[in-house]
Amino acid sequence: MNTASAQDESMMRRVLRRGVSEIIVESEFVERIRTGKPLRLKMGFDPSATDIHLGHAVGLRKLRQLQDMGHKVVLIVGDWTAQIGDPSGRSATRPMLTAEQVRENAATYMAQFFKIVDKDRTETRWQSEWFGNFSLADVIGLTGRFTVAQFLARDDFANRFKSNQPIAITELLYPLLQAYDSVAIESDVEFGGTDQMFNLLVGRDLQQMMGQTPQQCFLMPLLPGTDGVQKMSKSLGNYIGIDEPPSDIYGKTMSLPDTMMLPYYEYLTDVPDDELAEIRQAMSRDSVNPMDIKKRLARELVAQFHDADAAHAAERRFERTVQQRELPNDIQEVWLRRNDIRQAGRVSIILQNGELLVYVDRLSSQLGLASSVSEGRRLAAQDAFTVDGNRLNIQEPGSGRKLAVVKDGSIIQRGSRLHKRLRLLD
RNA sequence: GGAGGGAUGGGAGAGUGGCUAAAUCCACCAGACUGUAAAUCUGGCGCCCGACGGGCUACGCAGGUUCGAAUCCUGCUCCCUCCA
Repeated sequence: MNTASAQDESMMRRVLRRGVSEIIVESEFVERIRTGKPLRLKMGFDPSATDIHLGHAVGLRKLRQLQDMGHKVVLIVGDWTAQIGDPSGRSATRPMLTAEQVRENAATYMAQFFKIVDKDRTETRWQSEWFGNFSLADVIGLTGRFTVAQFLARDDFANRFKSNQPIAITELLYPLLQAYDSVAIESDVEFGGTDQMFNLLVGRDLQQMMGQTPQQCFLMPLLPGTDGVQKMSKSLGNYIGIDEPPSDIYGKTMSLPDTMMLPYYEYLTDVPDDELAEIRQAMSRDSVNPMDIKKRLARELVAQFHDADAAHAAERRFERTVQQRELPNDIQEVWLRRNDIRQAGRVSIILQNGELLVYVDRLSSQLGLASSVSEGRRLAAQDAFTVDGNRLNIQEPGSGRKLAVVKDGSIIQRGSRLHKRLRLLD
């Protein structure tokens, strides 16, 4: 019995501490867990932004843990709130989505969602089930329960109000709709990032007003993105998507600042606490190369969203291409017609063996290594390109444009990690 | 309903008639350095061209004044503030 309860204790610790910023109210939550009754775990999403990244994974992993303890996830498709847009985003009003877009986005989201969350222990509900029949009377009844002052308590609203930024009326509706979801599905626990605190608390209040037991709120820390500073988000481009190819997940993880490693370990892996403590110590003593710690993290993450084989393959690829600066073996081929290249200019003449002398700026743009010829020219001027491993040392007299001799199968590289293989069509 | 202020490149933010493809900062890209990353230094950061040059498009939208407009004028759209 000692062992059993000890196990129980460590399990609880893991659920309550790892990757959790705050639980409101923790004591109530523990109490409800202890009754042994399956809880309804609410998790909502707006089918507007579709890609799930590691920032979301923190919460989804938590859901999974609780599912494994026998509880049930209720996934809410926010087909109404999606029209409003969550205030934590900047854009005031979002364009209306068509029913079809919503369905598509939702499908994409769920495909990723169930990579982490157990589908068999999940019930999926659409907001339109209850909001579809909402009347103006219902809306007035709902809004009548709250005051502007209460809503201005929310950080985001308060800040924007203070700094004279617009706040759309519909944005005030957002927390209300989300709160009503909790009533509609009678949720026991709701999950969200710390920036969701206000919304989750409104749900708690509303449930109580409507005679339900108020939900517990699980607030997850906001995961910093790959820049190590701002929270991970798609719009900032600092995210690692769980649907990305192994080499991308691996590479992006390796590009994290060293200081981010421990939070990532803590929030996104099952590496035990005592092992994390060892890592922390080793790092502070400088007795370990941080790169090795980070490599392990990258492996863990790839394995989680793909599998162990993919993780090792991604690691080998990283070691070859980034550390040893060798070529990856999966270089994308781009087929171009000889004629299209030859047209690059007077100077592009045909040499023997089908080799071509070409302008690198234009070629890089055609290969997709530069977004425009102009950018290609700038990059070339800065020695960003190599062709078959050689720096470019031919320049057009006068203009100074870089030239290169290429042939079918030539590999053009930009920087340290972008490669394309040129294939020629006659 | 009235009065006033504002809209500039991915973001912030200068710029009140030619010196402005638009200061500066951040982000981003490349080079150097390197143990991944960071830091640092250097350069770049509108498009097109037979390119030391030439052309085109650009400062909310549409017109206008002028040899010349991000800058002046008119109308419009949107945002903010104050009064009612």
